[in-house]
Amino acid sequence: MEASTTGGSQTLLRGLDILEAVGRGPLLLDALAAELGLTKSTTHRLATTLVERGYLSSAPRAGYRLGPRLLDLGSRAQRQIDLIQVARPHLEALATLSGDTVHLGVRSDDSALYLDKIPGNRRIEISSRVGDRHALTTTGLGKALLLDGDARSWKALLAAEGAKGDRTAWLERMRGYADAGHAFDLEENEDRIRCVAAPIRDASGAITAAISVSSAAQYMKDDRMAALAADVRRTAATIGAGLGWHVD
Amino acid sequence: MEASTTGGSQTLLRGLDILEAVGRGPLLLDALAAELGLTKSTTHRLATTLVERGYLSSAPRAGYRLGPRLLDLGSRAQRQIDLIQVARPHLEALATLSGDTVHLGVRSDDSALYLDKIPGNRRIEISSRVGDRHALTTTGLGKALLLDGDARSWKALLAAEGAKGDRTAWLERMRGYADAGHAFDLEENEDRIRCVAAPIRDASGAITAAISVSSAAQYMKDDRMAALAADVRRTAATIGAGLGWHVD
DNA sequence: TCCTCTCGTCTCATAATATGGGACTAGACA
DNA sequence: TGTCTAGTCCCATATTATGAGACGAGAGGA
Repeated sequence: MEASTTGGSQTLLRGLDILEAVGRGPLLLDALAAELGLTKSTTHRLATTLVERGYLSSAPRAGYRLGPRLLDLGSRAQRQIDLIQVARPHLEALATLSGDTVHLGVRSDDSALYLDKIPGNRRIEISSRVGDRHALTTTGLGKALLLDGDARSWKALLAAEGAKGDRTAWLERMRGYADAGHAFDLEENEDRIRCVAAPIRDASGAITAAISVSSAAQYMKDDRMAALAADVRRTAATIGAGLGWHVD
Repeated sequence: MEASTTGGSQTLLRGLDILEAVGRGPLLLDALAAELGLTKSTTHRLATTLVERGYLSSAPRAGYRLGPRLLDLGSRAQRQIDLIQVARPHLEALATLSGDTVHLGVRSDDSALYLDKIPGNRRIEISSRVGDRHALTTTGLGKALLLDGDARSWKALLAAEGAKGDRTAWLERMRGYADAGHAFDLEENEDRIRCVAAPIRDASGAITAAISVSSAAQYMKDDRMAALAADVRRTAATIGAGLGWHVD
């Protein structure tokens, strides 16, 4: 077995070897086996698995070539990398403009995963960090991620998160947020902390991420939240445009 | 074990499942395991293997995300698909212009692999086909693929292919071809068949493929070959431009 | 038309690897 | 300092992957 620091998975490594060998140029089965030091049947089995999942294509006597799934994953990888890079300058601008803490996050399972954070310039710090997972139904950013959902899925999440408080009022506010294109956290997630958030859409129009501005309640009176909402929606739309989103 | 028509490799399938799950959005280890119905240790082992090879990235508490290797393979996949698509209309035009058979090929191991073929309009057919592998040192297309090599690598190939004939003369002709940017087959590969070929360069300037025009010797007198060489070089350059190549 | 060759497909006894329970470690927070 | 979350690692055992090589398909030459 090939030496590896963690005793990695030999079969998976061989599959990846096949992808990289074919990445250097199309290959027939015997040539691929020879290049990787594998037998023909092992190579055939692994290559067939990769063809079935779309990572390779093959044609009689034309051998193996890279397949469409790699185009898809390549562009998804580009987008995952892009999101943070594209967003960062806009988040910094918004933090400067607002003076408050700005977050970028995505939905991961049934929580909000924080990918980036720009601190504000106030003495009060928001105690979040990159890598945190937070509730969807109580954080502003979490609610922004849910805006394209419907009442049924929202109710399911409320139940799953064991949310306290008046669910009817919560649903009513969510409908308003969905109409407005932004979401608020009115000290629901954390005492004395309020938040304005908006979703980021990708080229297909789907919500792919969200941003938020959080601060102590004393800096987040109702009229300031309304004003900030426009800034946050605009920043989210600018980031979305950088990812290929268009308002039509 | 998951049902599969060919009993595909479960471990490789699980690795691909991980890539696709992460392709839908960054995930922490436990979430990834739960989504795929795997145990934490199995998921960890497979994910670590993918991280080590660059297919995934990970950061403490930020979970797993798609890695740079997928950008690389995604663009290689794009190029492999592009080459045939970009080249086809140009090959057709050249076949119409010349009336002769046109081939597109790449180097695969130590042979020329034919990827596309456009028949000419003459009664005489060239008996090649897509998927064929041919010698590098005797076919025009093969020699075009070698033009950036040096005398030492050419001699090694001559020895490996057990080439007949005057090697000193062959090397002298190759130097001339390298200077001219095209290559000829003067009935070396097949009696009575002559060929004019030129290399296609990619965005990095490297030879990535080659094209050739082949015909019966009676249609390929020395003066016509010289005239055709310009057309073939121009077509190869146009295809290369479509792949991002620039003459600087 | 038949024989030969190349390339890919498939089986299954056996060898070898992958699995997963769960203890452990690191880092962060109250 | 204690608790919690997330990731790391071990190893007895279960399970999968392996690979030798027979076979089939398709193409070309005599």
